[in-house]
Parts: sequence; structure tokens; C-alpha cells
Amino acid sequence: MSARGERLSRTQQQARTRQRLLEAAGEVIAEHGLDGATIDDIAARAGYSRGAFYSNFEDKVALLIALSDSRLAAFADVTLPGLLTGTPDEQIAAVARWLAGTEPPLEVLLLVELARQRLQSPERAEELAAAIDRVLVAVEELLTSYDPHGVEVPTEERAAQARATLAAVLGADLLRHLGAGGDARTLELLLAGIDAGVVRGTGSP
Amino acid sequence: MSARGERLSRTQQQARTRQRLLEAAGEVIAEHGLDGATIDDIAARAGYSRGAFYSNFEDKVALLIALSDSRLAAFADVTLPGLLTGTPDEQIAAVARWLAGTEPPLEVLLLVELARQRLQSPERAEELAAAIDRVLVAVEELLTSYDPHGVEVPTEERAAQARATLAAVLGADLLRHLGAGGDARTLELLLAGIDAGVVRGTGSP
Amino acid sequence: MSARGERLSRTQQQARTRQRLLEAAGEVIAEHGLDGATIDDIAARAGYSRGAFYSNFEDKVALLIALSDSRLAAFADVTLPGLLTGTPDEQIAAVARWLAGTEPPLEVLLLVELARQRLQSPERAEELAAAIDRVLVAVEELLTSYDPHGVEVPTEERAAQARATLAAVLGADLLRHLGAGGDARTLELLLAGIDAGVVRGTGSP
Amino acid sequence: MSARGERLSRTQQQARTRQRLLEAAGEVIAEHGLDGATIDDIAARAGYSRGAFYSNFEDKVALLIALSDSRLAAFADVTLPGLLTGTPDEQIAAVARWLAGTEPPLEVLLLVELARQRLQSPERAEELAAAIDRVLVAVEELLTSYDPHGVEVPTEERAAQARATLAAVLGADLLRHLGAGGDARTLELLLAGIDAGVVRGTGSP
DNA sequence: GATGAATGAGCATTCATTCAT
DNA sequence: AATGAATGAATGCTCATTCAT
Repeated sequence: MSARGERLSRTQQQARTRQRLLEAAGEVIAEHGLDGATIDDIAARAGYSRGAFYSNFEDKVALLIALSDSRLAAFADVTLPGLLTGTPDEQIAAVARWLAGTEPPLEVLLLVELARQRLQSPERAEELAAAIDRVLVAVEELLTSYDPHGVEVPTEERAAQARATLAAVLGADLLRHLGAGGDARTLELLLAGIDAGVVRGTGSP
Repeated sequence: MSARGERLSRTQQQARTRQRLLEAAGEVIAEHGLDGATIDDIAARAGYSRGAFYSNFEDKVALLIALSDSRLAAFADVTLPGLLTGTPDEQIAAVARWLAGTEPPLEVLLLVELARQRLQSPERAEELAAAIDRVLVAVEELLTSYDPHGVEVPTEERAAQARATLAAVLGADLLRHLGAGGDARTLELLLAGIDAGVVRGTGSP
Repeated sequence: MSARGERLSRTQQQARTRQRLLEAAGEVIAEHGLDGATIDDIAARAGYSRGAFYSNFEDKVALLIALSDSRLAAFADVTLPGLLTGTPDEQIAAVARWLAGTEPPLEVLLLVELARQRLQSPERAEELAAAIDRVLVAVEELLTSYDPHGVEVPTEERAAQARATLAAVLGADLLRHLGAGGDARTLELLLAGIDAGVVRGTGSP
Repeated sequence: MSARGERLSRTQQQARTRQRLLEAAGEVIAEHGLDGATIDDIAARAGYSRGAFYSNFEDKVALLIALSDSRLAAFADVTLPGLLTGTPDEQIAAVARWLAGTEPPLEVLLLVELARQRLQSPERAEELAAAIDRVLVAVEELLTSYDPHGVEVPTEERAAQARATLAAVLGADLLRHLGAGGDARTLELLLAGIDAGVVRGTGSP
């Protein structure tokens, strides 16, 4: 009904708006938390009016989910693979570097916010749980398929390793969030056990 | 205007009121998060009116700090020591049992809330940071002085171990909070590395 | 737990607040319609803050229902009986006088608003329907029991007469609301048929 | 820029668009009231975007007036004449049939909405009053010229009869809108008096 | 100390309206 | 003429907090 070029231009425009809103939301939420971040904050930071926000997101919860899908997917797709390259020692160093580089730890914050919202609005719990699951599954799949030692390990054990790794990263990040420091040595200690477990390949020696 | 006996009774009465409010606050915050928990929620759950709340706490932030001091101190003073008794394997089992027993994980929630409030109200950041520190220091002291292997370890390494342990527990608890499971094996993997580090006693093998 | 006088004073205070809010609501709704009337309008007109409104009414719909119960009950209990005294001619004159005296016709407006809200919020339809019913039943009972001619009339016929009378008053009021005039003669024509029917006592001559 | 044939086609197209929007508006307003009906509701129901609405109507009030002119003119031109054919008894039956057939009563709703808007936006009161007047005058003219009994009646008395008839129909329709029933007998009672008045031809016997 | 009516700042959300495409 | 992204005024409602009782 209209030229393709026109449509695409509009579509692209909106995609850019949405992207900017997501970026602004990341910043503002990182600074003030989800409840502390107002729609106006986010929209203004992105250079739009609050109406633009509602043209792109159903409501605040939808934003959180979209942001999670955007940021945490990026974490699972880009950050984590990068961190898991090389020898265990190199990995630890890489994770530590990454931890030190993000301030504040949006990934942990987002996961925590997703969980919080689930408590606060039971009617959207399912939607939020699904968003959490998408992250967890992505991370678990990645870690499960990761094998630096060429040792065959039972699936269930792999899953435990995946969870342990995620817990280690989240825990260290949370500590840093709390201002307690989360340096290389801390992570080394955490990941060393997992790596040892990987080498052993079983839960009980 | 009132008898001496009454005075004492009043004091005790107030202590009981305060205690009940703290307990109710723990429940409600666990269910709805701090922002989702209203003063009315908490007061009603404790069987009082909102006025009773303000007779006992300056405001919501003061409540959070008091609750943190109460709950997290208990965690450091009672729970953690209990968890750290016995051999490393027994410890892991104990921690796993503890993790499984609290639903939802108030300790993590409170730490996260403290950090969140710090972002949301800069004017009270110092107060909140102090509350966080009290917890961290308590845990660190406890863990630092803990030595199941009789091996002498440099202070800095001890601190890293303490942080790692805390990160492991928080991370595992967070995972559980997210519904991802945080079973014994996960923790075993996390704590095994720390224990190994403790045995070795140094950061670099 | 506290002196009776104190409590009563408080209760009375609140009753007065509620009453003033209802009166203000009547005025504002009459002037702007329910949707056009803002909570702030109403509260300010009554000399209170918006919070006072929410201390006394659940929400806007609850206000409408309370106002209806207050005003329309008064209409059924006070106004209508007054109108139905004397001979049919006197009644018509009384009703005409009453019609001319209220500006704008809050009774009709409220009934219409109740019906409108029923359409706009299906989840509260039942509540609103009940409020409408309370009015209709009150009017019907009154009219059904009213008998200026001493003629025995079947119940069903009485009900039809009641409805007809109500329709006449509402219709005439609506016309006046529309600025079409609703003078004594108009009403006389409407009520004459009902009166004739009452005299005849049956639907078919 | 476009062929002549297209121009005509465009004009027809727009007329059809406008017609569809009016029909959709009737449905949506009947269901949700004017304030409850959003432009998007109406446009979507008609199968267009909101932009199409603004290409055809200045704003929401203009739509209401256009809809009134369309629907209520049709009521005055088509429905009412049809209702007023035959003997008084036949008329009553016809009106009752008509009442029972429309659900919900758009005519009453539109008149009420016109009056409501007049209260809510004083700056357009005149425009709205004019729209109301167009309806009232149309109905009054029709009823005034209508004479089933061949009796000469003073103009003023005719006007009163017209108003009474309109009031009867509106009142009965309103009752039905309220769910109170508005059956044939109710209308018969209302219209009987008017008819008697018509026969008598004067206000005072 | 406890109560709860009242306050009022703050915020999410709706929606009529505009305008570039 | 029609589209729909973006605007932003308007408003219902929540809830921490105050204070007279």
C-alpha cells in the first residue's frame, strides 16, 4: 500500500528509538533500580517523551523483560563465550577483568529485578519467569557445551557445573555491587573447584 | 503521671512491638520486596497500626537497616558458625541444607535491598553503606578466624577465601531465588575450590 | 482502650468529612459529569486534599455508588413522597415545581452515570447494577403502595404505573437537562394517562 | 497528479470511510460511552487507523455531533414517523416494539452525551446546543404536524404534547437502559394521557 | 506508645492530537 | 487520504509521613 523504502525508513526509525530507550533504561535502572527509575527518567535520557516509551513498550515490566532479553542475551552470547576461552587460569583472569569493567553490575541487577517483580506482580509472574528462564537456559546451554578438558561428563554433572559457574559469577558480582570487592583471587577460588570437578567429571570422587 | 512498674512494662511492651514489627517486616519484604512492602502491610501483619511503626522506626530505610542488623547479624552469629562446623564435606551439606530451608532467601534480598536503597537515596548512602559493611565485616571476621585445616594462611588470602565463600553462598542463594535450583552438588563445586585454596594457603600454586 | 468521647469525636469528624465530600461531589458531577469531575476538583471543593477522598472512598466508582445511595435514597424517601401528596392535579404541580427547582437534574445524571459506568467497567457491573436496583426498588415500592383513589389494582399493573411515573419524571427531567423545557403541561399530559390508568385499574379498558 | 476518475473514486472512498467510521462510532459509543470510546477503538472497529479518523472529523466532539445528526435525524425522519402511524393503540405497540428492538438505546445515550459534553467543554457548548436543538426541533415539528384525530389544537399545546411524547419515549428508553423494563403497558400509560390531551385539545378541561 | 484520618508528593498510564512519511 | 510514531497534558491512585486525639 506504500513504497517499501518509506516503510522501512519508519521501521528503522522506530527500531532506533527502541534501542535508545533500552540503552537509557539500562543506565537509569543501573543507577536507581527499577522502581527508582521513572519512565520519564528513561525517556528523557533517551531524548524522547514518555509517550515514545509507551509506543515501544507495553509497560514497565515489559521494558524489564525486553531489557533482560537484550542485555542478558548479549551476556550469554557475547560476554560469557569470551570469558570461557583459553585455559582455566585465563578464564578466571578474563572473568575478573570483566567483573571489574562493568559498573554497576547490570546483569545481576536485572536478574534480581526480574525475580523481585515476580514477587510484586503475581499476575505477570509467568511472563517474568519465562524471561528468567531464557537467560538461565542460554547460560546453561553454553556452559554445558563448554569443555576445556576433553573429558566426558554426565549431563547432570555438567548442569551442576553450569549452575556453579553462574552462581560464582553472580555471587562475585553481587559482592562487588555491595562494595566488598570481588577480585581475581576470589573468583579463582570459586572457579577452581568447578574446574577440578570438571576434571574429575563426577560428583563423588 | 505513671507508676514505675508501668514504665518498665511499657519498655518491654515496646521491645515486643518492635520485635514483632521486625518479624513482620521480614515476612512482608521477603514476599513483596522492600518497595513492594508498604508500612501498612508490615504493621498490619504484626497486628498494629501504621502509627506503631513510626513509634519504633524513623522511616522505611531505618527499618531496613534495623532488619539487616537483626537478620544478618543472626546469620553471621548463628547460621554461619553452624554451617562451618565439621569437615569440609559436612559444611557443604550443612550449607546446602540451609539454602534449601529458607524460602525465599531473605539474606540475599536484604543485601540487595540495602544496595538498591543506596542507589535510590544518595543522602542516606553512607548510613546504608555502614549497614552493609557491618554484615560484610562480621562475615569476614568469622571466616577469617575459621580454620578447619590448621594451616597458616596470609591475612589477605584469608580475606579472599572469606569473600569467595560469601560469594558462593550468595550466588547459590540467588540462583535458588531465580528458580534455577541450587543443590548440594552446585555448592560442593563452589566450596571445593575454596577449601582446596585454604589447604594450599596461597593464591598461586 | 480509649475514652468513648474521643473516639466518637473522631468518628463524627470523619462522617462530616465524608458528607462534605459527597456534597462537593454532587456539585462537581452535576457541573462536569462524572468523568469530567476530577478527584482533585471534588476534594478541593469540599476543602480537603485528594488523600481525604481516598480515606473515605475506595475509588471513583465507589463514590458514585455512595452518592447515588445518598441522593437517590433521599429522592425516594423525601422528595417523591412530598410530590405524591394531594390530588393528582396537586401532584403534577408539585412535580413540576420540583423539576424547575433542581438545576441540573442530578438524579437523572446519577442514574445515567451508573448505567454508563456499568458499560465502561464490566468488572464492577454487578456492584453498579445493585446500586441502580436499590433506587428502582425504592421508587417502585413507594409508588406501588401509593393509592390516591382507593381503587384496588393488580400488583403487576401497579408496577407498570410505577415505572411509567418514573419514566415520566426521568423523561421530563432529561428534556429539561437538554434545554427543551419540561413545564407543567408536559408533565400533566404524561401523568394524566397514568392517573387515568390508575382509576381504571387495568391495562385494557 | 491523479486522473479525474480517481478523484471521484477518492471522494466516494472518503464518503465510505466516513460512513464506516460513523457506524463504528455508534457501536463503540453504545458499548463504552463517549468517554470510554477511544479514537483507536472506533477507527479499528471501522477497519482504519486513527489517522483516517482525523482525516474525516475535526475531533471527538465533531464526531459526536456528526453522529447525532446522522442517527438522531434518522430517528426523527424514519423511526418516529413509522411509530406514529395508525391508531393510538397501534402507535403504542409500535413504540414498544421499537424500544424493545434497540439495545442499548443509542438515541438516549447520544442526547445525554451531547448534554454531558456541553457541561464538560463550555467553549463548544454553543455548537453542542445547536446539535441538540436540531434534534429537538425535528422531533417537535414532526409531532406538531401530526394529528391523528383531526382536532384543531393551539400551537403551544401541540408543543407540550410533542415534548411529552418525547419525554415518554426517552424516559421509557432510559428505564430500559437501567434494566428496569419498559414494556408496552408502561408506554401505554404514558402515551394515553397525551392522546387524551390531544383529543381534548386544551390544557385545562 | 498507639491510632488512623488527612496530607500531598510522586508516578504510571491513557489518549486525544500532531505531523512526517 | 491514510498511516502510525511521537507528543505531552491530564489524572487516577499509592503510600510514606504527619499530627491531633
